[in-house]
Amino acid sequence: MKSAAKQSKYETVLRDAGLRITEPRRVILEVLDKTEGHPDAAEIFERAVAINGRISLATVYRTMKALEESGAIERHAFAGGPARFEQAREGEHHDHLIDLDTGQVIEFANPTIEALQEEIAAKLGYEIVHHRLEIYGRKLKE
Amino acid sequence: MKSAAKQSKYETVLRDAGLRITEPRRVILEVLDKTEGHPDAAEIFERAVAINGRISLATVYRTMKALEESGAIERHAFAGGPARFEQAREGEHHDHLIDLDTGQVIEFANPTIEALQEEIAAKLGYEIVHHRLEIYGRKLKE
DNA sequence: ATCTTTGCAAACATTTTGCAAAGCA
DNA sequence: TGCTTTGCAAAATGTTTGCAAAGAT
Repeated sequence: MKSAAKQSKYETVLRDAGLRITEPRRVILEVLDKTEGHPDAAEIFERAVAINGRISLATVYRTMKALEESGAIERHAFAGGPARFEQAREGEHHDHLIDLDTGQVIEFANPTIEALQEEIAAKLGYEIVHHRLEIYGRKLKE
Repeated sequence: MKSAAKQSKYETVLRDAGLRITEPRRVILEVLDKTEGHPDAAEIFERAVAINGRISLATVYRTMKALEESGAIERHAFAGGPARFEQAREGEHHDHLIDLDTGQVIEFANPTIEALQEEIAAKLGYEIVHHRLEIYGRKLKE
């Protein structure tokens, strides 16, 4: 046999999302994968350009939208700033605590809160599509 | 005695906020007071102009910022849209359920969730400055 | 061959700002 | 009077879009 082309994990993500496999998209996914935290479009763009100078900011936005629609990434709109993105991790939903002084984003999960939300929504006659819980705070002096 | 000038409740709000009492601000507060729901800056501006045609959008934004800083109003940044405002009501914090089909905003309160958040923040070494919980959902068919 | 995706620049939407004139205390 | 606030227009953000060229299947 001739050999099956090696498929990077980024290609798999794109294929699963029903998107064509292109250089810009592969690079953007690589950036997303290798970036800690919750980068915004400008940060993703900057890193992508460092890998391949031909990528445009518009493509970053278009790719983020496509990946978001396919569920591969999540978009967060934290207060007072550009949208930030992160890779979707299946199952474990989590929320965010944003350090008001540093902008640092800390993730946390709490099943009880999740359950309470379901209850609240049901009581109001709604089914939850998604939700967000953000805590904005300051570090306690120890 | 000469008579104490009658003070509208809007003047009181402004005085408490340490702001000068001006026509534009009085009108904006009146709009906020008389508007149901969570208007955005453009809506507030539109209604304010109907009362006094000389008010500008910039003044709406500046007033909202000042009132927010003084705690008289709250600013919400729901996903994908302009900031929306509402009068602050003391004590009873509440959260929002946003109807994805109609944009309608439903308020709810849940003390248990509030308490859990305090716990989470404390465990992470933070004190909460504010938070937001938004549920985005669709009406269940009955 | 056909449909998708890209880069670029221009368009958009929301919010902020510089400045001189007007308003308030 | 002296500091604050306003309106206006311009600028600043963050994001989207039209279009012709390039790329993927």
